[in-house]
Amino acid sequence: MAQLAQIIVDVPTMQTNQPYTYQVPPRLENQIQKGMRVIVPFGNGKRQVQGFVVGLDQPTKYDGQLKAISALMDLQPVINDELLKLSKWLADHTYAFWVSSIYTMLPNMLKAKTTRIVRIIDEVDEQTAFDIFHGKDELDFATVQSDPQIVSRLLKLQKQKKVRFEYVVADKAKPKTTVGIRPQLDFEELEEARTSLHSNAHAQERLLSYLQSIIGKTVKQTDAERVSGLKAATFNVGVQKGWLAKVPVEVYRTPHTQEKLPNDEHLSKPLELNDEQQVAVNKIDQAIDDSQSKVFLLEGVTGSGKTEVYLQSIARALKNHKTALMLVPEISLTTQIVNRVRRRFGSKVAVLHSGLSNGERFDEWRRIERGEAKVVVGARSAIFAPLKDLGIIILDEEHESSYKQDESPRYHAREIAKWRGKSNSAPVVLGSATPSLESRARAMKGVYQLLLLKHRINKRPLPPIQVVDMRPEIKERGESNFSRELLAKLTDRLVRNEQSMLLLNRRGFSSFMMCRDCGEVLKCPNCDISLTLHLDSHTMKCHYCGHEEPIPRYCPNCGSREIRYYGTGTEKVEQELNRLIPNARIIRMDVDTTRRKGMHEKLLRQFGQHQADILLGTQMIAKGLDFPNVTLVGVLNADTGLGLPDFRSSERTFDLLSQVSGRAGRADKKGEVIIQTYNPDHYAIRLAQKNNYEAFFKQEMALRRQASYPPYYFTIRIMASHEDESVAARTMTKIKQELVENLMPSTIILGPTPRAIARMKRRYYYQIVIKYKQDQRLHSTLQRILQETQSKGRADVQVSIDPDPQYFM
DNA sequence: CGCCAGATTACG
DNA sequence: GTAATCTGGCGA
Repeated sequence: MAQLAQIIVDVPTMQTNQPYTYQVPPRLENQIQKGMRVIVPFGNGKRQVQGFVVGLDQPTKYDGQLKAISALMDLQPVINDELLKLSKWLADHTYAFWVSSIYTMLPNMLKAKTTRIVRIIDEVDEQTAFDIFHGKDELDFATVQSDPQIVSRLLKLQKQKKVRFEYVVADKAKPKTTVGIRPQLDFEELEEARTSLHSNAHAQERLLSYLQSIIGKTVKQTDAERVSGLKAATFNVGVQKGWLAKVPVEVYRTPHTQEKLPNDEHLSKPLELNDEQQVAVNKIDQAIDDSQSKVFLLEGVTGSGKTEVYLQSIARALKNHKTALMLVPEISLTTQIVNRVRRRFGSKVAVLHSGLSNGERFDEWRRIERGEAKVVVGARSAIFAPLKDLGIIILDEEHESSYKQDESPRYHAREIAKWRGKSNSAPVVLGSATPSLESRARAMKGVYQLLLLKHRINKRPLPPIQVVDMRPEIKERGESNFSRELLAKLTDRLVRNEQSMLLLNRRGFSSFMMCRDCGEVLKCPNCDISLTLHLDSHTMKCHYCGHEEPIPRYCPNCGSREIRYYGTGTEKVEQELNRLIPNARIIRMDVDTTRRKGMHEKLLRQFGQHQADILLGTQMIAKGLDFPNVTLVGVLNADTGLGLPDFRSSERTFDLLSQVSGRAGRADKKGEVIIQTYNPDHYAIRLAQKNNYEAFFKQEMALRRQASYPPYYFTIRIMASHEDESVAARTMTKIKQELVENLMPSTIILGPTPRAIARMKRRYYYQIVIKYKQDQRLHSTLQRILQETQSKGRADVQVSIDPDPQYFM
């Protein structure tokens, strides 16, 4: 009885989203393992695809003819049992394909590239041979795929059996190698060679004694040259005489962050903890020692020393011969935090972030996978790092929405962290100055354990925050992004040779209406959510319930004509600033100026070296940056975020403002913060000004409860898109009907409504939002809806489900 | 009747 | 995702 293997093939569709059974040919029987990549035939033709072994020798109900695995792509599994199990769980919970889940856990290089080649197997007419094949007997199909005429000619030739389609599955995963030196003789033989040398062959003699010192080992030639002080030519003589061989040795593509760190005694050793930190560390250490998969919420204001708590907990895990995983938002993955971890734990640290090339990422991944790296610091996807025996998982800035992936599989790193914590019996630490309402609510219920750091380490008070009301400003001075207050302070800093940071809140770019006299934002009468301007239909629409009304000319609150849609760009602000303060040197940071790799770091370095007086940027400058010479932080438009049709808009505004105020006056100089707004009385702004998270939490929770939003309800978003708007709309109406028929009455179904950007990439988008507390049949109903809408190639409607959307736009 | 394009189905 | 198969419409 031949051995069987269950394979997930790399064909991401609903209908192939299940293991297929293959025979294992005898030659592969003692090599194959779960978690390896394989090449298998799939389909009627000669098609070959990559797949993953997800099971061996499981019984199959399939009684057709089984095909055999063509080849193994790996000598070792690329995905271990824990992650394989997680990939299945992830696929189920995010309504994603299993194979897509597996790929998100692996470096890109492990995704094989399949190429299709068209080969001539019989005489074809000269015209074709010349036009299409250019005189050769084969052709890469990808180069002609977009030309329907050529494609149909090729298909015709295929029917006549004059050409054949062939598949090549090419592994991209290639370790980088360099030249290595390996002795080919044993000690005595080398000694013998030495005695028979010419007496003035000093270099060769030195080479022989060097080789004697590395018997049985392979050394990189560059290292060998350095250690022995010999030249490359001498090694070549050694090869000719058969003393040594040159063999390839694998080297890691070390990311540029690996440069030598200044040796800072102070930072490489654990710092002394204050009482609150000590309590937190003790509690976490206890959980590490007892292998408890508890979740801690470490809530601490800016500068309260959360990072030191993380570092000492990591040290504890390492001491217990475990590993540690620390996630930080991509944007703050700049040198500061990473360097601190590397100073403390040295070469045990691997870093994973989006700035790595595929090769570098692959190599860091292999260092982790081989157990050479024990501590991993990285952004969202690092949560899948193949560390074994995790002792602790840390999510810094746990409230950050970048921990949620907004494409399939739509996972939240926080949920994955909890899964892996359970699976490894390891504690999870969620850290933040402004925890997400979800996490904080769980801490209040005792699901998480709350650890509070109330005091700043340096005992320095947070900088004073001044809120400037922009409404009278605009009335008296006309359109401007700068209040007199802010201008005066900026000029003052220039005189004192200190630096300033200006933040332009880009979220909610120009799509909502606000009154410049009273700050009123046009809201939906049913949902209490801002209406979105749709220029195509010249109406204001609610994304949640579909309510629609004409664009107002007068403010419905105060009757003013000064009602406008709102929004501005960094470039425009920079121009205005140049005009207002001509001698200020400005660095602008936004998507445009930081698109090129390394520009982000470069601009920050320049600012750090005081090559500019003002750093002007979007959200990206708000996080984790410490510039001792910055004494003024200005937020140009605190309330744009508030206009968004999103129940989390207040929370995000509060987070952002809190974050920003921590940026001023970090060192000895006193800092201050100015917040410009049209809504000076909004609770998110008022409470951020007072640094009062507690009050914000209470007030926001009350609103969420009243409107049935998280954390009181869970949300799910269903999206459907089609080239034809009516098809998308009709599909959604049908889905809605099915939901109403199957879900519990307590479950709230909103929509379908067109999305804010109703048409994207020539497709129309509609969405339904579901709010529920618990609903037994929800998961199976959604699963069935996906099956029905995707299986029957239903006229190209694309339906996707987000189990925990962070944005509703 | 045969051919073609578009829809449908199956992939182990 | 791809390719073979099915279906129905239309021209010969």
